[in-house]
Amino acid sequence: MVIQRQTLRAQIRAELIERMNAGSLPPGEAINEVHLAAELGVSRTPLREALIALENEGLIQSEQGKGFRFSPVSAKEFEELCPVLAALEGLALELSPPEHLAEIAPQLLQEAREFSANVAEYGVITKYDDEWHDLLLSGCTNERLMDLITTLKLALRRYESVMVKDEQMIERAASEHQLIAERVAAGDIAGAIEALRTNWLNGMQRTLNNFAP
Amino acid sequence: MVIQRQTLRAQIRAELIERMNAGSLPPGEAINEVHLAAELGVSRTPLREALIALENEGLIQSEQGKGFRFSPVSAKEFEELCPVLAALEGLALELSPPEHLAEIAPQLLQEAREFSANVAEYGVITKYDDEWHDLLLSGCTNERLMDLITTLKLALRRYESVMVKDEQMIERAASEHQLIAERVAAGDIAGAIEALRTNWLNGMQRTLNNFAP
DNA sequence: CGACTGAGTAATGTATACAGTGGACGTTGT
DNA sequence: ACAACGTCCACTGTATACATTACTCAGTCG
Repeated sequence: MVIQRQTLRAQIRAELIERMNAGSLPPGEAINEVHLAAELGVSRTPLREALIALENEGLIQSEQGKGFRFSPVSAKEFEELCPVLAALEGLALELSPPEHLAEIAPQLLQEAREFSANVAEYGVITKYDDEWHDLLLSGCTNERLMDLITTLKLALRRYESVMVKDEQMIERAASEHQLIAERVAAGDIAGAIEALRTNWLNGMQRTLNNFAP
Repeated sequence: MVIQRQTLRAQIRAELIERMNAGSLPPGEAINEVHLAAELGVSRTPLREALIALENEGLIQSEQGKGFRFSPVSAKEFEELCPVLAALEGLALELSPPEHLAEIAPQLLQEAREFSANVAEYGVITKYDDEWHDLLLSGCTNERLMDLITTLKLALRRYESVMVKDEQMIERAASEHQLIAERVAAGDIAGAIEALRTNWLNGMQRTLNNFAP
């Protein structure tokens, strides 16, 4: 085992992401650096560095002289992110070696089926969904692309609390996963990509329906 | 006229980008914060903040305890970036309102034709190319997407000195632009997207041929 | 009564100071 | 001769101090 150290700014960044996902840091709220630094038990320097890093990922915004604020969530941003992720995941799938896809296809199918069975526990669903997508794209060696996808998903995660309202929604997602997996298994990559895009855009629409009821 | 102020970190970021594009900051080179800060006439604090911002854009890398270094250029990174940009620009084109595309089509065509005529001045070509692509995507209102494209192009710009070696290359690019413009003019968006992707991938291939001769 | 002004305050933006780490180099022991 | 160890120096990572800016809220003038 290797004891791995991390810089404070990395730890702070992780902690802030954690808290944002947990919902304890309300979107749109202004950030008081002194207070937040004190609360985290660090000085302002690494905190500011973490904030700047998060700003580039779109989770935080800043304005000259007025400091930082947590990015507000909006239907607009959500509608912007989804098509981009659909395109990028589609590309990642396209760039994956077909032989690798053939290899993981059975597992994809199996997990897609398990998905609809194990929707009992609330909060597990999104993790499940993430892992399934990760597996789907595990063959893509384009690091830059995978980094981008990771970053954008981070921004999307803030919408999850809104997202996971409806069980019907989950079942539909599961069936879509199954469709994608089946096409991958059949070697129909183009079809799988299209199904993947549909999955994203359907998911977006479902969420938007919950957003402003 | 509005006098606009900028934070030091923003100015430093801009200056570093400028210098990287000018080639005065060799890729792969380690960064000495004290020296660079002194050279820029600022303290380490805003410099580090700028470096962290650039790190998230892929222009700079960092390692725990060893500080920052300018990202080395590599055929691998170049090959990773191009398909991503092809996909994202394709998406941006897809998301553009057809009526706007119809409106700018004549200008696109005209500039594509002028392009092949005005290849005389060295160094103007890439600017020309950039502006043409900007015009092509000017109808896309997905800010997030446009930001992404801008950021990725920043990373690509470092490869330009390698890129612009061959005049034949430019002529081919011009003819491809013309093809894209013609399809836009004809209302064939899907065809234009495909031509755009081809343009990117051809450009990549041409550059790679120059990269390791 | 309303709008402008100005001091005061709290926060951000920047500089400097301190602490801890990595690497170079010399030393020592075999 | 060479490997292992220890010391030292330069540099990064973090904390603190300073400067500057933006907001607040009386107070004053029209």
